[in-house]
Amino acid sequence: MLTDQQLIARVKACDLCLPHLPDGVRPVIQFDPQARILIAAQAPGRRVHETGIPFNDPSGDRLRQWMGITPETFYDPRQVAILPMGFCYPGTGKSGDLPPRKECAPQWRQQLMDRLPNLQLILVIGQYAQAWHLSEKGSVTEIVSHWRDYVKQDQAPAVFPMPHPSPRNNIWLKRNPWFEEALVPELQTRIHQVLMADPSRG
DNA sequence: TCGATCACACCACTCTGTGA
DNA sequence: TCACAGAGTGGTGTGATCGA
Repeated sequence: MLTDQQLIARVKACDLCLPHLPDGVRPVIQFDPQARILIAAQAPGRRVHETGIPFNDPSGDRLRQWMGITPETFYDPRQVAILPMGFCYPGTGKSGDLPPRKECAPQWRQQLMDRLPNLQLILVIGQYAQAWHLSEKGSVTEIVSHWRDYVKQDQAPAVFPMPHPSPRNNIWLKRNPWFEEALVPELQTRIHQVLMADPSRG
């Protein structure tokens, strides 16, 4: 049985997808077993790959705005774990970034999820994360529009299906104004509750 | 300094292959 | 032949870059 540190070390040393990654391997995750909020994202972008800091881009700015938290809280692994579906930057295809590598989730995801016993909130971002976490095959719009079905008061962790916060995704947000009008305020309320309930604060 | 152009990074739709 | 899954492509607004 690996310790948490050993598992993280193995993840960070993983080169499973090396033959398929034009920019090489660089797993970018944020993980601590104490984390109460999980961000299940898609895959790192180019800038994140270069810096090694998750959501260190305009997508991250918007995500933090949606969550209503500061960068300090966002990058505190004891509060927030960040596990994309693919840990490394997959490179670009003919139209935007390639999807996360398939090898990553089966190899690592469940092992890491099993070591997050304190999770109270999961943000499931993008279609690949939604397929894995929610076992749903509908479109992002379809799944996110039923967010109330996943966010149940009496169930922990509460799950918020969300679109990707990339500025390039403004089209979706424009077409679906209910997301920022209804889901985001509820998300902020839940996050506030989770953080205020943290015994390590204060 | 301002306008034009291009790259970016997603979502959604369409096409193609495979299996029943 | 039909249904499903996966791959490929198109559409989109913003921001960065470059030239006038």
